[in-house]
Amino acid sequence: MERRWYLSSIDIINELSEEEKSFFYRKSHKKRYSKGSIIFSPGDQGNLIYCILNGSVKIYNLSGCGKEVIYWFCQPNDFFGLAEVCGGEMRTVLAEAMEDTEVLCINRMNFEELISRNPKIAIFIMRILGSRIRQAHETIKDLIACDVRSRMAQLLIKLAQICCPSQDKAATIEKKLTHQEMANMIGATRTTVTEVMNEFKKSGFIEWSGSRITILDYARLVRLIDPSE
Amino acid sequence: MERRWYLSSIDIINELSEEEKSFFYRKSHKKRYSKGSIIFSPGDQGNLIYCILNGSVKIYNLSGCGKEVIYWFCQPNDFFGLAEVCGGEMRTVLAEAMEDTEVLCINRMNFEELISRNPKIAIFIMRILGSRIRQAHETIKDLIACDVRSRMAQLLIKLAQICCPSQDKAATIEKKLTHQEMANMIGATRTTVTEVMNEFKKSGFIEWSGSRITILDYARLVRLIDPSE
DNA sequence: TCACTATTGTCGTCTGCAAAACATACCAGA
DNA sequence: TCTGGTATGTTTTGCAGACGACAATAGTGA
Repeated sequence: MERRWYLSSIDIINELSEEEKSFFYRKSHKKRYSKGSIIFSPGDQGNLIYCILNGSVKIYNLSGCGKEVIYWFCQPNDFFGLAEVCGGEMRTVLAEAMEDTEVLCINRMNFEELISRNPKIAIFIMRILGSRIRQAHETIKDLIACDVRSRMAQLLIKLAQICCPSQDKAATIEKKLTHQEMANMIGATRTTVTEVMNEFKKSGFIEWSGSRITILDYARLVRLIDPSE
Repeated sequence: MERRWYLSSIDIINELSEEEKSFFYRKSHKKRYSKGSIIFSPGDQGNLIYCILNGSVKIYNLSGCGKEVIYWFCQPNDFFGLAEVCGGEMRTVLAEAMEDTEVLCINRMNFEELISRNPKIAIFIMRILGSRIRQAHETIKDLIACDVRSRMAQLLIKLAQICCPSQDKAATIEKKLTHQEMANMIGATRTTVTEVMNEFKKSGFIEWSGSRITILDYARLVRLIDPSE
């Protein structure tokens, strides 16, 4: 479990030569989305790749009966919208700004030109896509094999890895997520999340105040995940 | 929902120029696996990409408590093992030959050379990876939002799309899958699958004999998926 | 400051499906 | 032809967690 939960993507831009970098910045343009606005939704043509400058973006979907299923959310320097662009396929998910957000976007044509100029970029993108596949597989496994308590513990650990401002051990999650949103990430109901969170607090695993959750006993939280391991 | 459930990959090879094609065949080598043998498993270094010549391969994982979670299975001309190769990361899933199987494999170095020779390949690979991500997302959504009956209906429809020898409407599934395996694909128990299958038969949705399942009433099966849609 | 809305806390009740335990049917090899 | 292993059919019981309902807070904008 030592591998990073997700692959940040700022590296890509640093991988470019000066000339390519200037090509990238010349060909990309900035967009601004206010909190709650939809960046794309199912059925849209997938022609743009986005890189977050600041803010954050929720990638999710709605089931037939209106239930929200959150796949992940992206932070500054993360890319999103990659999966559909290469074939120009339609979006199948929603992307929504969780707060006021600025993104840099580049269209399919320019992206493909960038790749032909520097095939290394392609390898990087494939690594990101590969890591997303692995993430998704893990999520599927957890949904099938673990109970809500385990999934909750797992979520907290993942969030700590992503949202921890300092990389120290006693991880804190600096992110305002409602219980409803957490529930939508692990496939549970809001009430169950509330219950489990309070149970974890009572057990001394975590504590919180305001928009900060602190993990007090990382080791015991890990031990909670898939107890049979 | 008209898009193909997965992207077959034979196209890639046809995309190559004669010279590149010969490079590909020169640099790849054939391997043979007998039924039930493991092609790779978690922890292995991901250095090879595989393309199935004949046979079929199950991509799955085992949860901590030994529960098998099947992500998909690959047929002739499908590629697998892509996700970890670009970064040379470790495998996180198992690949097992479901029958006697021959594969063509190419290693990371040669694969990367192939990409730099023809960046179009990269785009193709990204499309495949993108389609796998979308598949996985759909699976996650179903696990969270649908009951077992819906997931079973969905599985049958997907299988029909993949395993149907002729592409006609009254789809048949030509594939020996045990109820246990189906259960492991949709996150249910063997007994529940048996029950639902018999219920579907009684309702006239499907029938079966030997290793062939026939979908009799495609429309009503579709209507069963996420009834609120 | 107040009023209003979103979020959280806490209940019972209900149910889909897992788990366990058999009986039967099937197939493949001796 | 028997025989042991594997796959299927069926039922009984139990429970995790959904669902619904409501009270108590905490935020937020006028």
